[in-house]
Amino acid sequence: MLAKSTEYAIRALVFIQLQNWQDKRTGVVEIAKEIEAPEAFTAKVLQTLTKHRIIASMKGRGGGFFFTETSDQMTLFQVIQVMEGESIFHKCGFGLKNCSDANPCPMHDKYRTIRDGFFAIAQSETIHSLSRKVSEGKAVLNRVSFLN
Amino acid sequence: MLAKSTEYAIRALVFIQLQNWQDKRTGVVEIAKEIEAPEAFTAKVLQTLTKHRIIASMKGRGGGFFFTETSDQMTLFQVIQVMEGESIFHKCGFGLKNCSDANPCPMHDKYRTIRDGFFAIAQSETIHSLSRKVSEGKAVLNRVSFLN
DNA sequence: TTATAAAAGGACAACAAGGTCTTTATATAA
DNA sequence: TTATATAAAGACCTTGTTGTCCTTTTATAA
Repeated sequence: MLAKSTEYAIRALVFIQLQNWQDKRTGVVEIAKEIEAPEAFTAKVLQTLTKHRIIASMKGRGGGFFFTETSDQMTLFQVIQVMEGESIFHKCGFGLKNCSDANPCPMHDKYRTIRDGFFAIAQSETIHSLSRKVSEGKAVLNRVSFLN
Repeated sequence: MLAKSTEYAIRALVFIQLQNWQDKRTGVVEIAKEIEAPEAFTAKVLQTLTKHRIIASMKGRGGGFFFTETSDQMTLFQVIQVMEGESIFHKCGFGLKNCSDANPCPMHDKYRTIRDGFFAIAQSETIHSLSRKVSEGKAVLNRVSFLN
């Protein structure tokens, strides 16, 4: 469903949020390790997120990535949009160029339900809401839940 | 969601079904044109489908692709499985290796609903059911509905 | 003011998916 | 039995995504 780079982005953002809640600023090395993604590639992903103001960054000693007031409450939709565009929310499941309610492909109705459902998730869930689940021990960010 | 090759496969199969219902056997050239896919690539897709007995084929003059009794009533799931495997129905939306009900990622519950919904469609819809919609004029296979 | 620790940026390598082309095998019709 | 129409097969090319590496910029601490 989502591109790998988008998955990395979301996982990274949740981790950054968790760190921020503990008044920590975190860098690529630590982030990549935590989300189990290649370091250099994670750096690229974070660069993209920073360029699009999903997060902010600081260079130099003690630098790293963090949320600002304006970048707070980012929805999944916004992140997905920045990472891979939003064609995923519009595309016909059958692959037709001009599929619509008026000119439907044979899967149109059922597939639209699924696609719209995914869109609803993307709109309602935020980095905040996901992070909260993790900090409450209701979900995990990587392999295993380390309740500490 | 689905790979392009899978989309081509499903569209091709529906067209083949429609042709079969008219007691016609159809070949790559016509199929590719109808489903608006590159000819050589469509040939590869059909080769895969034939190899996995989703359809049968005949070489030589008057040859082409067609359904047999045993290959009738193919579900979308079976087609998807042959074309791209079924990881799409199991994969975690967050990208976690070990995401499960017991060890859920922060999107687990909601994403699973979507994924399971898609699985239900794939299991319940068949090449038959899709083709019927087209032949009844309720859906189209390509750009526009040509009711003839 | 210099050394160091970080992100930013650019070039490119590896791999997968999508797509093309040419040759071979096989069935049918003339 | 020969010409033709078709699918099968294999080699290859193209593009997009994922991933790496090296250099540059910038902030901080000593």
